[in-house]
Amino acid sequence: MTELRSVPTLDDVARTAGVSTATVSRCLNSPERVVEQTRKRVMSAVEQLGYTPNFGARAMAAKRTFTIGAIIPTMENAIFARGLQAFQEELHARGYTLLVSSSLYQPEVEDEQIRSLVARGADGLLLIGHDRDPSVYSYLQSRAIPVLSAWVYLPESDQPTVGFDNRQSMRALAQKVIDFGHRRIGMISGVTKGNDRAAARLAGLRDALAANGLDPEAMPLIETPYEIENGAVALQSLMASDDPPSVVMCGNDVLAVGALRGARDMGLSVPDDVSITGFDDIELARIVTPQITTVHVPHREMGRKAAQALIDMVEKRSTGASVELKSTLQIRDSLRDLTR
Amino acid sequence: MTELRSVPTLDDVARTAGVSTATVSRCLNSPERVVEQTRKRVMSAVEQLGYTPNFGARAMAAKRTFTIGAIIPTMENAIFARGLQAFQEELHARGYTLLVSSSLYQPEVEDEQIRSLVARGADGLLLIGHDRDPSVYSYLQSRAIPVLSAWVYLPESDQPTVGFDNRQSMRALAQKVIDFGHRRIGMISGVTKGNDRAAARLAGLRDALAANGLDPEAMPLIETPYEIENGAVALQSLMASDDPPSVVMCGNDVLAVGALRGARDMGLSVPDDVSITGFDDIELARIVTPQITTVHVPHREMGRKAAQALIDMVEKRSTGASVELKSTLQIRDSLRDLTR
DNA sequence: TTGTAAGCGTTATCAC
DNA sequence: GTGATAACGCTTACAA
Repeated sequence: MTELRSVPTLDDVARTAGVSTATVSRCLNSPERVVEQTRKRVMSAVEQLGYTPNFGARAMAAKRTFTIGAIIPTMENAIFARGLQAFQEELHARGYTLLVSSSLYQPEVEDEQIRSLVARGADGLLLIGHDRDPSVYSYLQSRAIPVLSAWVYLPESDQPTVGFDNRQSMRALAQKVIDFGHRRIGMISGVTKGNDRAAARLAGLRDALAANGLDPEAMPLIETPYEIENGAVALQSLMASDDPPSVVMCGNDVLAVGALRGARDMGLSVPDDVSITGFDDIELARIVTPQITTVHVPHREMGRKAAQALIDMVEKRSTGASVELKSTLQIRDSLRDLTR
Repeated sequence: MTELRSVPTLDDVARTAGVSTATVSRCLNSPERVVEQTRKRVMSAVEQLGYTPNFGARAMAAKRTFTIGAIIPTMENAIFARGLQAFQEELHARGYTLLVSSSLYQPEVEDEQIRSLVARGADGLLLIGHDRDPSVYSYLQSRAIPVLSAWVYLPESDQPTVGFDNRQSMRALAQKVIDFGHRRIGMISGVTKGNDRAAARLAGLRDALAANGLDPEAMPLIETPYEIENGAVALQSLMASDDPPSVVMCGNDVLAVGALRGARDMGLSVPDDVSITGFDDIELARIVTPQITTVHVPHREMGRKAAQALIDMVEKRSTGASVELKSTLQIRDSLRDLTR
């Protein structure tokens, strides 16, 4: 039958073990400071009562939660999934718990969630990208909560970052595209407002154009949220021009996969009629046909390193140094080499 | 420069507003019980100090957190993303916050996370599927924490469920496959141990075989974790047989997409050489070529309904009734009709 | 309408 | 090694 006796507390454990609450607390937090025999007695009382420490009370007394908060722009697509998984694994291995929420790419939502995570006692925070209102950083600083920005590498920033150089990476890919003989280049970018990664990728492409004597201003460009459907629509709009591009470079793989479908639906062949490139190298990029040329990002390594760096900050072993990871080009069938 | 005064508390707000802590608390929780003038004074003090209530303290005092916990098997692929997103939106609309963690399909990990969410004061829990150790349910019952199982519909269960009939759904798809003239049917199933959805889908296929005079025992079957790569490997193994199946039915779309790639890598054409079906109807199923025949699951509706049902339980408006949602067949190009 | 004060379940600082 | 006991920040009777 339903036993509905109330939830056991430290007190209950102490009473049934015949010790003080202090001793029970010690058994749980620093067992070595308690004699074997007492510890056994206490532990069996814990077992018997099914005791679980109350998190809120613990946080309040210890001013420490072993909780790390992370806010990612979206969970809907796989962009952050792999990195976050690695982040969480590393945290877990070091005795921390991860709390995740998603901001839907909206700064106000992110703000709210930062406050919520802080109120919940997060010992440290992982944020994606670095471009946000300075008040966010000063708020966190006033509470002495370490923050780490990931998915970007900005050594000159006040805050530590763990990631790669989005601008340089896109520039490298664009250079390859140009080397392959493409001159009419179009871009489908993510929304750059409030998204420094998207902005950096766009800038990187422009860098490459300028460096090769092409006019960055003349490049056909569509900005649209990272959704497959949007990629499809954008591609069709770019290709409807009188002088359509020979290659469409996308701000990420999600848009690229959409662009691929858009081309297919339009009866265009990829890469014969138009080449398509992506960014991120998520699984999707290898699943579609043709496979998508993209920038490979070391997601798992980034997640792991971010966890290490953040914990070091939380545990005051460091004040936060930035870590740079290297991206690499993944040339696949969706990009045609016009030079041969 | 860096202001590092300590975090403001209710006390601070009370002091600067010149009222008692009780009044501040009231302003925050039931503003109508405080006179306009006082409220204004208090709110401006809140603003000025940048006060945020401490969650732990609040939970401890109020025994209520407006937090719902959810544990899903994985975040790595999109199976649960859409439903969870809707779940979270509905919670948010009703003033609740969602805490998510993933169990990696491991019951022990799930156990640990349930306890962690409970310790954090979750007012209610959403779990995926229903098949777990009874001690889990009795633990939750002893603490009077409402649980809801989603992604399944089991009216006869002790616990409320919100979902669809996995077995019947797969049976319906299999019947369609058989109607299309397929007799040599192979299956790539998810791991059925500890996963009632996977087990039900397998059972549904067997039901259909038996109902049509085919031998369920003779069906080539591979069980493997839900990963794209595994689907590819499994398909190649099934197709390497002397008498390969004319259709491979997969436990979900992730496996199906993998199977598709496996076939392609093997030089087989889908659906001419072999048909492939999936389950769930995630975005992926429409992106690959050919598009995958699958069972459409109303993810968003399921998430929304689950949130409503769970909140009703938490707020004691109901003791938990199960809700059935209907799945539908999505016949697409990956399934060949052999009858014409 | 507002204030007082008793918890809520821990941890940590002292003594013993 | 172990036990009192004072925080920790908030909510909520109960009083005023």
